[in-house]
Amino acid sequence: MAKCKVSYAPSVRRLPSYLLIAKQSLEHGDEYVSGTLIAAELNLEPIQVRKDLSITGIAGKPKRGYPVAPLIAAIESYLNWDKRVDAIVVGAGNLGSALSGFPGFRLHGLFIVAAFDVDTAKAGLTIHDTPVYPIEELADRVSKLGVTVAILTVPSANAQVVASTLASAGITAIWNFTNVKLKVPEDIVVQNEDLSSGYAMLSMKRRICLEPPEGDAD
Amino acid sequence: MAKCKVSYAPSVRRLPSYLLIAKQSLEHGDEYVSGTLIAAELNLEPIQVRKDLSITGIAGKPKRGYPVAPLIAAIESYLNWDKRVDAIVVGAGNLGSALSGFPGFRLHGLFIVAAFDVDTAKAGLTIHDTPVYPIEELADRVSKLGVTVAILTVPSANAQVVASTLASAGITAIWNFTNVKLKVPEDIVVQNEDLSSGYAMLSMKRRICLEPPEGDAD
DNA sequence: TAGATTGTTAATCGATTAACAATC
DNA sequence: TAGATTGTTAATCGATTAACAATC
Repeated sequence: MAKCKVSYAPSVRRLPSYLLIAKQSLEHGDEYVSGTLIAAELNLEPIQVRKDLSITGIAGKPKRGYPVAPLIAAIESYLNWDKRVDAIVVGAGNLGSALSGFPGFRLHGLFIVAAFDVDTAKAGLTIHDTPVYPIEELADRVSKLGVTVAILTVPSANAQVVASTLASAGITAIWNFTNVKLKVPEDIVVQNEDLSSGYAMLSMKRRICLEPPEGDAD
Repeated sequence: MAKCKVSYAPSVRRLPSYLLIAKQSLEHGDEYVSGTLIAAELNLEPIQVRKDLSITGIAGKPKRGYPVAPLIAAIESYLNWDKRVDAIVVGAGNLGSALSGFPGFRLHGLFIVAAFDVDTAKAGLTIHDTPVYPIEELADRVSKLGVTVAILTVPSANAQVVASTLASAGITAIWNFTNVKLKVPEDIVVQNEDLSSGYAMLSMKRRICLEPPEGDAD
């Protein structure tokens, strides 16, 4: 994978939640939303919200906060979420289906235009308005559709093989929901979505943050 | 939520991938696995792997590495993954189904013992060997089963209401797959699994790490 | 023995937080 | 005006990385 670091990664990860609140403010008819309010909503420090937002270039007004519409525009522009991006889902199991139908993606400009599965019985089906094709057609359809983003939700055992297929098919970005560390060419970016990491954090929070109740045997 | 910080959070998040490699080494019949090898496998620096592993208390042998079986035991013990933990899934849609059937969880001691859904048509069904019940039965069944962990995969609109129900039902840990910042009592821990954060990172990597090919219009 | 690897201590780097002037 | 909020600069904190002695 491309050796390349995203600057301000922690801030980037928090921007989507700021965006959500800004959109709620818009919905609510507010003209401004303050960093203080966003922070309160998210249990963060106001200074952190301001620092984070500063990377998008948005300018706030003392006493009022940030103008809602420009704030939304600034975050979406910074994340490139103001341009439509087409993607395919590879592995049309439950997780693939869930992601295909996830309503939030379209709001971020992400359109799932096709799904692929080894199970030929699934070919011809439609999941959440997305057509499912046999995986043999992947290369052809990817080049025809001009898609460059793939969401990988196949079983771990097949992850590397499929990733290599994706690479030769012209995919340049893989959102990897498997626990396999993919070996891909230098000119492809991979974002690993590691469920185990999240579960490790939950486990530690349980251990550390919860007073052990007497007779904790579960 | 409980105001409480997990120490060495970045290290904790990496431990599961070390565990996976250790298990593969075990499978492979190796007696030792070195930090150097683990690092190479994961594209990390060896020093980082050693630092991370040190928090589990495992002791390595110069020239050999870490003894595989004790390494696995040390990580699992540190994460509390060596004891069975029962959990429920709330929201038996595609994502809930996917998580219910995720094979990795059992390996980490996590057993999904019941699922709940507002859709009464789903009651009586079984998803991946997990029985589905109407959500009205949640409180009763949770107390009867003695479960304290819940995986929340309901639509955003219902997330807060359901979280409150979980809190009063005796759930003390919520793995939250919605994008709602839940307001729960002090004695409950929440782990947010934020898909948007991951997508923000993928978007930034695309922007920054990929040379913009001429005519990038997708 | 020679050399690879661990584990510790120190240095660097980056992220978070604090302080505070500017401003609407 | 008074006061809340922004935005900048500096200080703190924690994570990563470097250096290197210990050791098998």
